[in-house]
Amino acid sequence: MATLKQIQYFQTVAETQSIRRAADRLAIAQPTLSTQLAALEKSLGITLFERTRRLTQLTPAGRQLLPAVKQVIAQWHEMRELAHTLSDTAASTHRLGVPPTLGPYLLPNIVPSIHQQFDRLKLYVREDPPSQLETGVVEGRYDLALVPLPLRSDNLTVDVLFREPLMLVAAREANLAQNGVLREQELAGMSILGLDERHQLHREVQRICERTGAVLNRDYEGTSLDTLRQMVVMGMGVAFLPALYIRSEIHRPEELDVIRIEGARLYREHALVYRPGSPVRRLYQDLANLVRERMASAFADVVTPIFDRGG
Amino acid sequence: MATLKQIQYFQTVAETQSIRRAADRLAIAQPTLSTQLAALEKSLGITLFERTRRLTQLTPAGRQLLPAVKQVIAQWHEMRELAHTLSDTAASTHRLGVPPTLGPYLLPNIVPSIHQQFDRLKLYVREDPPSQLETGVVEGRYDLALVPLPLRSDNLTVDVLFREPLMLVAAREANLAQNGVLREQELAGMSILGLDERHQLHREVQRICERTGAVLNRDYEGTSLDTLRQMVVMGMGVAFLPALYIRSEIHRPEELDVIRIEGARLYREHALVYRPGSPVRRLYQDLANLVRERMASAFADVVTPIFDRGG
DNA sequence: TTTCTGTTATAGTTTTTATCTATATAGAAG
DNA sequence: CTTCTATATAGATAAAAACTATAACAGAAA
Repeated sequence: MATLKQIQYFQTVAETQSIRRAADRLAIAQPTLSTQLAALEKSLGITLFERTRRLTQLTPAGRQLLPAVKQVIAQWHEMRELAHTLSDTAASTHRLGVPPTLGPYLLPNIVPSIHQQFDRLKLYVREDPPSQLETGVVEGRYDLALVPLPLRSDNLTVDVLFREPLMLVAAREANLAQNGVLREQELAGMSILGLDERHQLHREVQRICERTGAVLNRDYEGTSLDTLRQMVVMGMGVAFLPALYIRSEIHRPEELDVIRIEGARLYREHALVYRPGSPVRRLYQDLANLVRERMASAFADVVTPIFDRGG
Repeated sequence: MATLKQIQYFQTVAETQSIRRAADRLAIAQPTLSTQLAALEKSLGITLFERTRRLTQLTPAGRQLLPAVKQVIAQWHEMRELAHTLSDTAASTHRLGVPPTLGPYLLPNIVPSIHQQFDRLKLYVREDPPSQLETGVVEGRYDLALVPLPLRSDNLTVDVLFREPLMLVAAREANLAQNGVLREQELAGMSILGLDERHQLHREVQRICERTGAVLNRDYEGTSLDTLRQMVVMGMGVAFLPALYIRSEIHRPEELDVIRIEGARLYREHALVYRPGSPVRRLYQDLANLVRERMASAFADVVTPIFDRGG
């Protein structure tokens, strides 16, 4: 069937112009080479060499086949080289899924660290709603994903990363809080703007409202954190926004008040998930740790890394 | 060592996302496939697949290796296709050597016939002095050659093709012959222009001169048949020119007289030579016959085909 | 839970193929 | 004519790829 070995033999004989010398160079016995060469010729239906005692040289057909043979061998070497590069697990491109309410505000802060520690690892990042991320990982469209807890699926490995507070944001002129703090009770009856229900954050805010007695305004819903912020700026109401978003995108204190709610457990938790069977789960654990450490060192005032749960 | 079979297996498993189904499609037993896959992974140092009961999918590294693997297989198929084309012996390119005093005047007349009969055969034609042609064939730089007889080497197969008269050519005004014929004796003492001694024709003319008593003028020698003709036209003397050259290149009777020498055996003989061991000698014999037949049918008045000697 | 089903992995065996050694054969050189 | 050297062939051996049977295991169904 024309094996790689055979065509390598072919090339060597063509180069050395001698079965004997080729056998030496290939470190095999001469009869082996003769036999394999004959087998190759038979399977190709071509006489490749004109054999004489003094020298064994290519036939016209063999001469023309040689470049094609070299191509095959070259491609094969290329493949093996690539395999060698990839044999370092951290040298591949991994498909990372992120939710739209976290990815853009977290990744810019951690990707440089990742490239620093795993210099040949590449991330192919795509945004999707968390539910899509989960099924995406399960079904193999993603290799790993950042998702908010709790998970729907139970057949994924979960490395909990950190806890991110949700802060109440209000227009400056509303003058809602004196010193940036409100007590939980004061939320009761308050009208809260949220994202539309395709976002996970919608349900998180809904849960908070139910617990605190605030009212989720469903007449106007934002389609992204940015539009939600705009709605607040325009005085349409107040909203809960994630701390990393605030840290990343809100730079004009004259526009908005960021208010901490005293006593309330207002936060969401993020995890890194991947299939339990993934042969590179070790790498993903390392990545999870890298994220936690980066959060601890540079964002301790914003988020709370979680080192002990999950994974 | 990563065989072609193995990488084909790899590709099939990647496509079917299942070892079971891939084994079916490849018509091999499933354990065989599992084992070979494991062997491939080991030899590449990469885990290619994430195996679960429900589906077997590529790892990030495997996903990136796949295109390279497909390339190898594609190149391999290309090579086999080329081999199939070449398996028709008459579909290759054969290196034909010709002497400068014959090739340009013979080939235009026979190449069309060759392409007619062997429509996929290609000839790579190069000119060389006959001695170079002979060693060229022996040493494999040529596959076959047209050469004048006699040969120096005795380890070549010789298919004698035809006999080509040498005609005496003189300037018109010299008025050497009444009716285009001279008797051999009349050559005695005549000064003959020839080619320089690197050409085989030099020796042939020299031999004729010795036999007939003509004198070979070595003060001025031509470097090609065309310069020799020019020398004759300019009145520097007379010369022996091959009949095919005359037929091909001399079209102005007002310039030159072409004179046949009565009684003298003034000719040269051409043969097709190739290595006795050539696997396509049968094809070369066919080519030789084709040349003879073409000469017989279209140049019977100029040359004499030789069907029985040699070969 | 337990059982059933479908998938991959492992064990052991058989068959095939690649390789070896020894030798035949034949052209080239002395 | 003999010797040298290269390739081809024969027969034996070792390596591999293939098979069958079965284990292990996860997910679905009972």
